[in-house]
Amino acid sequence: MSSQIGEPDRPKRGRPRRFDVESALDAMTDLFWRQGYGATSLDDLVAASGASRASLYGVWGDKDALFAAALGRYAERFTRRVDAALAGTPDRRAALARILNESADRLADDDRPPGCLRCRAMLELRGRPALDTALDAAETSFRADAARLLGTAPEDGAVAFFTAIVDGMVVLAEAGADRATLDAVLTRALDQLAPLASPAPAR
Amino acid sequence: MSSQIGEPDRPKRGRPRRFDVESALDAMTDLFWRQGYGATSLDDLVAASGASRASLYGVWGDKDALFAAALGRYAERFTRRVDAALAGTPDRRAALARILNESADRLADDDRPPGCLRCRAMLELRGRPALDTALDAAETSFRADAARLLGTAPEDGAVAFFTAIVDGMVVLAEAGADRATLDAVLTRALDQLAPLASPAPAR
DNA sequence: CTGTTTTTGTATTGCTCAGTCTGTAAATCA
DNA sequence: TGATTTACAGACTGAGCAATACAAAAACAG
Repeated sequence: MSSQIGEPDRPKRGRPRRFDVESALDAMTDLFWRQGYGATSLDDLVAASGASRASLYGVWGDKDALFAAALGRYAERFTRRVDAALAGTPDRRAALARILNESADRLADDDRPPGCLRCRAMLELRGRPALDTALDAAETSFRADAARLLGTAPEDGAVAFFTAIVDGMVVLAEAGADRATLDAVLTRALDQLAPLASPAPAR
Repeated sequence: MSSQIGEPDRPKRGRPRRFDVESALDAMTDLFWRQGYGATSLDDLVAASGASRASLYGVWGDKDALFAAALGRYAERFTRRVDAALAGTPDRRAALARILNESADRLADDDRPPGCLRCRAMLELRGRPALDTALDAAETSFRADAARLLGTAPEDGAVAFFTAIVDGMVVLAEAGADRATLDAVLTRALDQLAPLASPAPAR
């Protein structure tokens, strides 16, 4: 939205950047994902991004703005996952199952960052004025994706149920649940949601 | 468990305490519940407990130990809620519905502390060696309560599903969901769980 | 009354952190 | 070439934090 390919707002004069803005944001998103907002210092972000402290402030402003950008990036990734699931399966029911199984795989995979940046942020950062709008945007985006997956409006109760299941699996995984336990949860959730996710052609 | 009524381990000599240990812990539990671990400073705890800084260190040791005690207290409160639900309803199905509705009421009530200390701690503090055992204990206690409610073993998938629903409602509420939305979630959860929670006499 | 024991109040220490400042490097423009 | 513009690198600042130190206060024992 704000940055097109090629970054047209990049100035023509002056010393060029030593780092790539997009991949730096990706790296910092992973770091926030892994450690949370409070436990991630600016020194950590400098080390992960490859950019200097001054550069981070120059591009994003402050730590809050940086986190908001990371949260937006995180939400985009989920949107792309839902796109892929809807495009790669015969109907919504299968797409739903694929998303939930993917999520469980990721939560139980020790190599990937644990947990969920959005959930963690929701519990850690609600009430901070500088971040509330970013949290709202992430939630709206997530609900819209869920609604596309289920074939309902974002306000539908099924979307809330789906959200609760995903977020519940996140906390469960953090509490130590293994893949089989997560499977017990998502199986029951699919029992409940499958009748609603009508097998109409995906988009 | 550790402290009987009357506190028999209280020394006879020396200056008496100016504050009550139990009610101080209650106050600090509420504060941690409201603000989380990281956002609660020792000055906050001093103000909330009525005890001095030195006294808190004298009784509990350090901030980690203090939080562990608060988390234990929090878990005990839930156990008592389950006891009351099982004792005050004709069968497990009704007790289950009562617990979920109570939880939704609390999550949507602006007067009570928001969210859930256990969930928040699980996402914020996993990996801290000094607190991992306290987190495990809280999780075990919660799962045992859920199992009593459902009439199954704590390892049963239904317990995991119940846990995911409760934790999911917590995140949902933090994201801004109203009581009606939470109701849509718990209604579907009860649909799924009611057949399992056999109407056998509650303990 | 004197000594002992425990709690209290407050000052202090040492550390981490977000954000800023200053000088330098690397590019373009004239 | 020299001026201008932008980015880099690292030192610095001021605030907030957990934890400790230490002396005064308040009880009891003899």
